[in-house]
Amino acid sequence: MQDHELKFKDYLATKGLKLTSPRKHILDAVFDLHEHFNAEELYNRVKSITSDVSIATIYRTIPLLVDAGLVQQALRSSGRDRYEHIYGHPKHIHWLCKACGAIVETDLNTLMGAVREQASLMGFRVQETEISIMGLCWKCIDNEKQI
Amino acid sequence: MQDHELKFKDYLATKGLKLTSPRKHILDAVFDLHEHFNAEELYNRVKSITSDVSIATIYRTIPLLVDAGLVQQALRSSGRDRYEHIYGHPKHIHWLCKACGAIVETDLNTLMGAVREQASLMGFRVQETEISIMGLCWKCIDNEKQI
DNA sequence: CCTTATATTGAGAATCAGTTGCAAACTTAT
DNA sequence: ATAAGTTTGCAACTGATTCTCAATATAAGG
Repeated sequence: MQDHELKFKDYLATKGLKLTSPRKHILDAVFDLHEHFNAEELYNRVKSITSDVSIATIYRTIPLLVDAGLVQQALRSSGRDRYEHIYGHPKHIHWLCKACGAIVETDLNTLMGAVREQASLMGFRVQETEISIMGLCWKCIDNEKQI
Repeated sequence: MQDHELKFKDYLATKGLKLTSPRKHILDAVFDLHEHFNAEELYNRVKSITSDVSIATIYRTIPLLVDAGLVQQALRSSGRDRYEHIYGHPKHIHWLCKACGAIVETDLNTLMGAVREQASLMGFRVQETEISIMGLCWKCIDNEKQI
């Protein structure tokens, strides 16, 4: 059994829930998708493997995955909620270039210390972080200079 | 004319659009609201001043304000898109409690140093930052213990 | 002050992501 | 095998957001 499957099963057990076949398929699809995804994209991915799962179950399973700490909500886009899997992934920062739309991800370690410090001052228990920096990437800054 | 009104007018001009009375009222309401707001809350605020504006216009105007750099999308909550005005505001962090939905804002200064350092390494020019931490606030941690 | 071309609006209809009720099917423990 | 509880697909539903459209307003040029 894969690592994340085990973690999901453990989580479900604590809630008296079961790791059923649809849930297993959804979980696998989530970890096949390496980009951010929305409910429909996830559904299509699952469908390409099995016809065993309905879109309602997708919507019902996503919150479980989030609560289990396997998936986190990402920035909403074009009117749809988006997610990304995070288990085994170091936290990261999204650098979004407003000119060319490129998204680069970098490590979050340097910032996490400061985040945790402030959290403990506030008595806040951190579950997820979402850090997005918007601006111009070096490529687009170069282009700008040439104009 | 207020600073942000001028900025909005300039933006509209570049798009061949006009600063009409409904748009002016919406803009004013946005800068009256000091908290995050969703479309309906903004509508109610505008209505308390004038009956001159419909909800459709609210929905049409928000993307203009975002594109003009006066408003930015905040964390979605209970199925509704949320926004906040940003013009002239210091950057901040959002702490969102997943249990009770409370949103607290704190200063970003401590983290900005680290962000800027990494940005300069990458040659990235920072324009906006959106830092959201999700988890449990002290109140809900307390409640949890009592159960 | 007219005319014309264009932008804007409110009202309500339409859409669409996401949620929910329900009855059948499954799981697990006894 | 049975009982108690969980899960699922389906279809109906909900409610936020978007769209359509006819009427109104605006700005520019005569």
